[in-house]
Amino acid sequence: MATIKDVARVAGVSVASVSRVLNNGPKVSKATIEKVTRVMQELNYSPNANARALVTQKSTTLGVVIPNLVDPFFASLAQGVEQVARQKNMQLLLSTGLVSAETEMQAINLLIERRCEVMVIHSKKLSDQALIALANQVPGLVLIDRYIEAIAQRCIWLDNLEGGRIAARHFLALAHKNVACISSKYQIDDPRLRLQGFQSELLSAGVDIEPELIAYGEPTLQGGEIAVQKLLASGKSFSALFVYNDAMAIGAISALEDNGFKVPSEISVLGFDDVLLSRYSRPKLSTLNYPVEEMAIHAASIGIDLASKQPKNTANINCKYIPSLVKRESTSFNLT
Amino acid sequence: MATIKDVARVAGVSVASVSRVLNNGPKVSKATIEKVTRVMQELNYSPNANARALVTQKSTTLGVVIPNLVDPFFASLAQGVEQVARQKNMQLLLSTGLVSAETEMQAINLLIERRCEVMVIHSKKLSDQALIALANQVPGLVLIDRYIEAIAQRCIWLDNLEGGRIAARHFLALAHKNVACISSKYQIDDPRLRLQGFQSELLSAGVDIEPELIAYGEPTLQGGEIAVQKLLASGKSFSALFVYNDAMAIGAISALEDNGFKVPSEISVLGFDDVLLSRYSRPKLSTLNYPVEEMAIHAASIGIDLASKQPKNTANINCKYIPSLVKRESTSFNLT
DNA sequence: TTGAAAGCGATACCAA
DNA sequence: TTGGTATCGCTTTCAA
Repeated sequence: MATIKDVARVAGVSVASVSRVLNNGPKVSKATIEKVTRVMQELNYSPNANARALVTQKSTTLGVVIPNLVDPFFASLAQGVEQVARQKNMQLLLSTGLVSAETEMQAINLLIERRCEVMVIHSKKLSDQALIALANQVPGLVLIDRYIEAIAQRCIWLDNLEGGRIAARHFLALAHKNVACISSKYQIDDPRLRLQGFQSELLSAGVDIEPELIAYGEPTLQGGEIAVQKLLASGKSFSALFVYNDAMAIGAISALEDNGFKVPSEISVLGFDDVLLSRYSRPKLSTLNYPVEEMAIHAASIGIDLASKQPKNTANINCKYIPSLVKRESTSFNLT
Repeated sequence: MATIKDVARVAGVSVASVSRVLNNGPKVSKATIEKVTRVMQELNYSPNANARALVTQKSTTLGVVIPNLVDPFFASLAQGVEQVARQKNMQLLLSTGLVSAETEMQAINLLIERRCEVMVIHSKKLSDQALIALANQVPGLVLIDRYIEAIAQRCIWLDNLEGGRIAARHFLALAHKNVACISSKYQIDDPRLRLQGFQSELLSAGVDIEPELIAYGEPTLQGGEIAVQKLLASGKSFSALFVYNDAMAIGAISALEDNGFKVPSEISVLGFDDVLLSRYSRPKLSTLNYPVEEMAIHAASIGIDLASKQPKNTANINCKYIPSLVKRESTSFNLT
């Protein structure tokens, strides 16, 4: 592959001149520009981004660390970041398949080795402490879907507690008293807070959830199916079901109908996230909107700003998002 | 950020020695290893991947070019590649948002600038000619979901024509004679071949599709909804509908039911791709399985092999995949 | 407006 | 087993 030296030699100029036309540098004669440009095409020259990154000490790479791509929630997240990357002429370096604190750390370390200056991280396994250390090391690191007090201005997060409360209020408004819940088996903040907000708001209205009516499962379609089976196996009846996320909710509805329960006439089901799919499931899923793509765009923008020499937004940026209720068909007034 | 020189200086050894312990090089004393390792931790040293790539002339990057991430089909594709990347200790460089031949070319050029040696490309806009030129330039470039004769051994593709035939045979076996079809408005090979195989197989059984019963739309959930409306607006009736992909099919079902048609008792709907979602839609979607993740893994593996010094599989690798019918609930015997 | 040369951070060859 | 050093491809002063 042709190098800058080849171009310089063939064009009969110095590498400095080639570099100048490459970077639209100042003070290059039109003649040189034309000559060099022609030779670059002749030789099919492509500048080496690694060499460039090395000498300029800056990467045009935007790192993203997420658990997987198959979950549409994370796909939207990645898509949001990609959008910003494209706009800023940067490229996405993507890591998925994270299962433990070690793999998360490893993924981030690889980004650091690449000297990636801005990164959008979705980490659930790493400790606050580890993340804080990382954030101090990498100015352009932004956490999404996680809140850590010490680096609050680097966290873009959703108020899950309030989300749970909103769900509870919705059920109360629909006169539901026998309420069940499906949460994630991974007891990280999100499911915990959603459940906590949900329970506390119900409780303050005098509604209690029986322990047998809280099931845990893998946060996937299949996980939702299995969790519903556990709920049904308890023998307790319920008229409303709040589910950790849309995927589980749709799995849950699927299993409920397979067991002869009508949604929403017999059981109302409320999801969380508002992934595209929820608009097209049958019945259309009532859910809480999680503006993840918008948040991802926000996160990437902040990261880029923070990584630049003079960051503008140091303080008082609003990093907290509140989910909003999207009422569709899977929830209805309790007639029992 | 600490460099190899800093480590060498503090540890009181040469950079060569540091490099050796970094790469588990041969002939390093245990004492040196320990000393250097300790200093590396002290200084929080992280080797610069760009410098490494420059001097070794090889990147540990696996490039992926796809239209978007939100479509679960492409998400699965990316996930498959990522899986191989992880296993081979490589990282994903991802480009999405492709809308034209220019943007596709640009995305690939950026990968070339990064000296990315293996790339899995999903291109629909670039010409055969352009892709062939690129393939000759980049030994590790593999095309997925596209077939080009001249570089057949670099293409991993699905037999869409046969897919269309399988769909037709399924409808014929279910005694459907009034058949409609929704295709993609982007008349690239995939929809064209699917439709062609579908029509020709029906025709050879004496079944013709009325022109008004072929609609085109955006290959998305919304696109499917809108296309169905066009079909219904034609006033012609039909008992079976073959749809370009699952997303459109689910949108189509949604719109059919909104218009009072029962699926499958009144209208059978058959999708294409078998994305995860199709198992959880209501009714569960009958579709044709497109083993995209498996194909992506295959593509990435071939790319890595091709990019290596002595590729093993030069010829007679099977690059053609055949879709298989997955009968679920959205298709049934015609009783009209 | 142009060129010479230093240097970015690593690897790897050749001597010692 | 170690160290010195040329080198990868480029950018960026500093002089000319």
